[in-house]
Amino acid sequence: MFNTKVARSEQTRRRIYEAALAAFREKGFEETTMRAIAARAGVATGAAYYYYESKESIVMAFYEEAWALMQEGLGAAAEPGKKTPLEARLARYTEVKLEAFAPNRAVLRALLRYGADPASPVSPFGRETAPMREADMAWLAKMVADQGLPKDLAPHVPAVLWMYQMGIVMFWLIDESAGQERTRELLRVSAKAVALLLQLSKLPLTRPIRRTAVELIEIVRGVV
Amino acid sequence: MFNTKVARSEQTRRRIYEAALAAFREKGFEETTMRAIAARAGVATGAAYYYYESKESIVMAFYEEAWALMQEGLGAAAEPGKKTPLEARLARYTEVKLEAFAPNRAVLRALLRYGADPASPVSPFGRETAPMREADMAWLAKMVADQGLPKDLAPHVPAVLWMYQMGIVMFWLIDESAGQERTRELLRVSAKAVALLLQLSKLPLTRPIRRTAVELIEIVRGVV
DNA sequence: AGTCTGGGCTGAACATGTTCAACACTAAAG
DNA sequence: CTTTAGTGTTGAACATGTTCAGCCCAGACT
Repeated sequence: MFNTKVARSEQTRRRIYEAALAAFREKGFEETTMRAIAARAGVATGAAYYYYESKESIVMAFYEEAWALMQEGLGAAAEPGKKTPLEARLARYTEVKLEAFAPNRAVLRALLRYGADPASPVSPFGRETAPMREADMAWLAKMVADQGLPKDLAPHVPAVLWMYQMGIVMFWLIDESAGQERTRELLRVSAKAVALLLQLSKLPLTRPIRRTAVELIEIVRGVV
Repeated sequence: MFNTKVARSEQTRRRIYEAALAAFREKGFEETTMRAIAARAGVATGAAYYYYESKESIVMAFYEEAWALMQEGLGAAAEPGKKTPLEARLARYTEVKLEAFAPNRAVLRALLRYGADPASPVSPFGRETAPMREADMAWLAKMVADQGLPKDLAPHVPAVLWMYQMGIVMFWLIDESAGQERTRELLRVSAKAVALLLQLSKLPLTRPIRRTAVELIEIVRGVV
């Protein structure tokens, strides 16, 4: 039957995935070999490559799974009714991500390696991750939809906020303070600052500086 | 004689270095093997490891050499007499770096791989690169010494400017526009913006927002 | 039932960064 | 001149990510 075959295959894929994540958590990404992962999953080395392109792509699979699971939380954070101030929504949005990633923080650090190179398939800026990035930006657009932002800035705000929250996540990955306390602090202060800046951008007085900001954003978005 | 021995050793090191850089430029970092480098230098594979810890560390050696050679240029850019506005000094300072790196831009991209992880020996944020970072910050401190910046912000300004120029360099590394035209544009606009912000920071009116900025800077500097 | 087919899986082979025990050679000491 | 010591050099061996030619077998087809 077609079904049992697919089911069996999916079961093997899952066994490899779970074995890999467990090993990564126990020994770290670098220290875990593909042979060890395969052995732990009870398959030959090659089987891991039948299901995953590379060692990094297993981490990527976790990233995608975690990302899918957090969608509900992200939606709730982005649109919690008009009562919640923007600052709180933004902070909450980023917190949802950190909470979802937390159990495998050390594992995700592996992605940091290639994170800076947009050509890499596992870069948050790369083409392969575009769907997730765009969905993220759609949430963020919803988050600021009711803010009455100026016409020239508005189209860029989701991308800017996306970069903001990605920056926080990266900071969190390298933050070695106890319980990543520093990141929480940064999130609290920076979310307030970003929200404030967005409010200020609505004042007619700030138009000249807003023009420069938009210009900078457009240059950066043209490359990244 | 002691001298000839050292000289011969240094000659071998240099041969390996030149062979590696030439190969990197021709075929790229990833595509060049240590065996190819050694062969090109006319030595056995192991010899390369006698002189360099790893493949990346050869790139690091180039980085350090280029950095040493650009010191004069950096000093001139940082302190060109009171006539040159801060904006121009900052842009020139960063340009000096880009010009020095330019012939091996593709080679330096290899450092981007580990650039995000401060634990890596080849990270611009790591302990191994601290001397260069601090010398850089000394130039930048000199650059703004005559600007009369507010007491609370002043101690952080060199570090902020260092991050600024490092950001431009990284942007330049991933910038695929023709001749990295985008980076030039970004440098022009952003240097003006940074200089403007520093001037604005002197206005008593901006004290509250400056407090927030300082708070953010202190959190980030505590981790990075 | 026998045969065929294609996805799932195997494990040896490969490429390459890196290590290391052994060797070579130079220069100082005896 | 011989011995000694230590730097410089070798190349095989190792570890590990990745590839690949082929085997296995469930299920479709005759």
